[in-house]
Amino acid sequence: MADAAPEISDLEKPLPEELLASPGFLLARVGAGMKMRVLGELEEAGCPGFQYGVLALLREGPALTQGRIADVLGIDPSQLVGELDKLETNGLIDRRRDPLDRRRHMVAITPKGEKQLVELRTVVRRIEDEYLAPLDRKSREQLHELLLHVAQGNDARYRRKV
Amino acid sequence: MADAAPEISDLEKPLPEELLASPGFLLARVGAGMKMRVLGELEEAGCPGFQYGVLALLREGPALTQGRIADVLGIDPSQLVGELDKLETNGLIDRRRDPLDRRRHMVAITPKGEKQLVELRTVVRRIEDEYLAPLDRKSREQLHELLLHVAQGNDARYRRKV
DNA sequence: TTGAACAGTTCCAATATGAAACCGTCAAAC
DNA sequence: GTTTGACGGTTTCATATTGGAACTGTTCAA
Repeated sequence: MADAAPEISDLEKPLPEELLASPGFLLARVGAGMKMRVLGELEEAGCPGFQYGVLALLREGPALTQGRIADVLGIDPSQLVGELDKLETNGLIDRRRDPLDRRRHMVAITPKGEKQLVELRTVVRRIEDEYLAPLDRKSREQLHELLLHVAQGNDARYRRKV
Repeated sequence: MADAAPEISDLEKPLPEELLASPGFLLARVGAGMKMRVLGELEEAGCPGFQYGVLALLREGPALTQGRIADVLGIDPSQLVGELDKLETNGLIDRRRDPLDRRRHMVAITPKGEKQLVELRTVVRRIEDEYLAPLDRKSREQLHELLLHVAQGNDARYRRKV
């Protein structure tokens, strides 16, 4: 709708120059936009929210405790419980008590979970592609590099494995 | 605390490589980090949340209607009401009925509001500097350029005034 | 003059968030 | 061996956010 005239008048009112000139503002807005898109589509793909993060994390190593997962992903432990419940009942993860310390739950990804992860990966990649479409390949790599640099400077969790 | 040994063991467990390799994930996380920091400090500076955005917007032109403000800033009109109330009682904006269309409220920034805006600007700048400290000047400009490009490709509001 | 649409406001219900209490388990001290 | 404090995980609850729906006053077209 409203494909009529390419006027600058109404809907095209731009954001204030001060905000456009602020890298912080852009970072926050663009990041939020990306997040919204990804979360929305993941939801539709049957994997609400950050369960993708959990699977991606578990995929890369042996079983982890819930506390560790919460720490690494930076989410509230009490929030994690419910999500792991869902993942478990869907057979995507395996949660069992650690026999060495029966307080702990060791969480691991299942083969079914790995399959699902492949699914989700393609979804995420597609959205990234769409969202970053304004940039060519080289620019995307640059952006990625810069973001990683900023992230690593502000939070040790972004440092790569040694 | 825990400045003891530079081990990679416990707390330094990094995020999964899959997520670190995803520009979308980094974008979302880094953006959220920046936002949190800025909002937190603005709050402390006595200007809760996005009131800074409202002031910055009003600073750049003559009075706007509330609907326009909500559109440009991308927030819910019903949410805007309360914030404008606060800004008004603090004397930072001037809200009066448009005599030509008495449904509308024309909102403008006051001299006091402009003063406050200068204050807030320095706060925001400081945090941006801190957060982007890992990047040198040239890299920051690059980042800004790239973000703007992405933003403009996804939302017309990011286009600069003509 | 009437009725539909609109700007702004208020109200409310659904949701997300995280803090605090709780349970079973472990480990150190006695 | 028992007790005490800490810890991992879970549950509960109180709180803030959010956006939708209804309401008021106003405009515009029929």
